[in-house]
Amino acid sequence: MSSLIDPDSSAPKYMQLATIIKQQIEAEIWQPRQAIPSERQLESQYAVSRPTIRQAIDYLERLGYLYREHGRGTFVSPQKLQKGMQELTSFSEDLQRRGLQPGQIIRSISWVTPSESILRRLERPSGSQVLQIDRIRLGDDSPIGLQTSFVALGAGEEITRTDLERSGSLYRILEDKFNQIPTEADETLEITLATVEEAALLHIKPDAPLLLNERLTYNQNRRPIEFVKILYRGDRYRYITRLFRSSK
Amino acid sequence: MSSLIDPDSSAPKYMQLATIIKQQIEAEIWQPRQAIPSERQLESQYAVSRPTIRQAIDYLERLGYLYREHGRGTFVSPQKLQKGMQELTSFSEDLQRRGLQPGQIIRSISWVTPSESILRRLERPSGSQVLQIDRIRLGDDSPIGLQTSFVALGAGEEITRTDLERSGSLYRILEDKFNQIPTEADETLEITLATVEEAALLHIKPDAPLLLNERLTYNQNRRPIEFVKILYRGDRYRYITRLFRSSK
DNA sequence: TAATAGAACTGGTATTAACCAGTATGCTAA
DNA sequence: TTAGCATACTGGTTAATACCAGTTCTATTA
Repeated sequence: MSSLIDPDSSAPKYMQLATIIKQQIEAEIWQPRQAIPSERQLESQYAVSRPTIRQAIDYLERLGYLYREHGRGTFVSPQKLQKGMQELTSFSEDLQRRGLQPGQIIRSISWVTPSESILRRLERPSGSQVLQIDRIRLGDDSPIGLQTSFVALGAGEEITRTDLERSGSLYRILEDKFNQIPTEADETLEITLATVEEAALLHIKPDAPLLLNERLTYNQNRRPIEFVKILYRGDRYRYITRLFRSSK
Repeated sequence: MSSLIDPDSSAPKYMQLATIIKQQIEAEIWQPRQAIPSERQLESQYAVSRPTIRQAIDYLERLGYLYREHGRGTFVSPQKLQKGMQELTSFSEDLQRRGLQPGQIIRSISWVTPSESILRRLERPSGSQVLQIDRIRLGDDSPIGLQTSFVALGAGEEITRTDLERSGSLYRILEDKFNQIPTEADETLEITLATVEEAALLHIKPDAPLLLNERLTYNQNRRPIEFVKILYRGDRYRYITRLFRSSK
């Protein structure tokens, strides 16, 4: 156990150390609320300096794996594992948690000129084109939501149906293919009633209540990259999120 | 302009510096996407070491005021100001944003033994008591939501109607009076239909769609302190949140 | 015996120093 | 003129060191 740190690795030492500690937490080497070794102990154990140790602990504290108490120690967080933004809001993840098999039908992928209000949110000039992706989201092969994404790609960039079918995740494509890393998003949720067309696609009655989820996603430089609208069947979907206090 | 750092202040230098930079951003000294002085420039300008500078910038980056680009500089984030967890999920804030006057009616405050499922979530032993607070939330004096909070207080701790009327915010009371700082929360949102009683309190018809918001809030040591259920009128409320990617 | 002072831990803040790794720019050589 | 490389910026990582500030426990003292 207790892997060591490779000083020649391309990965920063603090990240290597964070990974080691994270693995030990996940392997339940320490119980929740139990103290991990003190910063000075880790310093000699791994032969790295205290600032490096603290950088690793800072990182894991932000991820929610550890919490600190001044004068007492650093402790393993009792929370079940944290999930990142994508996982938490991911359709697939939510469904699997409820024991349903996720799926999707890609209805269309095409370049369009969306409404002015959407272009404004995407910070694109009036009249410009974005990629629109229409999908039906499935749970155990029956429809749960209608998703329409507007993706602000650069000149010459393209996402194909094959890309989407292969990876399944739009975010993964944005990261791998275009180095656009979804970092932050503003979301709203509200109730609307199903139109006749929506009702037909979702196999429900017109005027049945739907959960409308709108999200504007930003990349690592705070430029908007995607605006998405998802209409969920009110009787088959529950939205789950985790909030953090941003101060300190 | 450009206040200086008081080395004798009880506040840490990095926090003083963060405050100064934050004020300059809010005063729009720099435009969005404009670079702030480099870390080395700030070092000589404020006569503090670079690690201290970086601590201040780290902090403001986490709050969303700044973003960094390796090799290029540190830039002012174009986002409208970030709000902390309370503000974001605060009923009052959301309403004011929509031009409505927030208000509340405190229906009852009492010690109760809640259901086993709630006690389990609050990590309290079976049969123990928690403080239940029932409120009606108002917008422009008409009802918008029904809120029921279950607060896990320690022995001898108490929250009175007067406390709540004076401060308005349960979170502020928890912080000021009991040093319980809400730090993280798990939320779910789903659609339900109004019962006869709920409909009467909210001035709507039975079976009208409602947005059910459940939240479990944790303190700085990841102990659950509050479980709250809020039923919102579907036609008068929109839930707003901001998501972050937790990795790196 | 009980209260208290202090030692010995814990994490928190700050400095100095050095080097690595991306990015932009201007000069030089083809 | 232009491709490419050197350079001088930027932030990113790591170290060694010192001292401050809470917490806990023990040994001393009243």
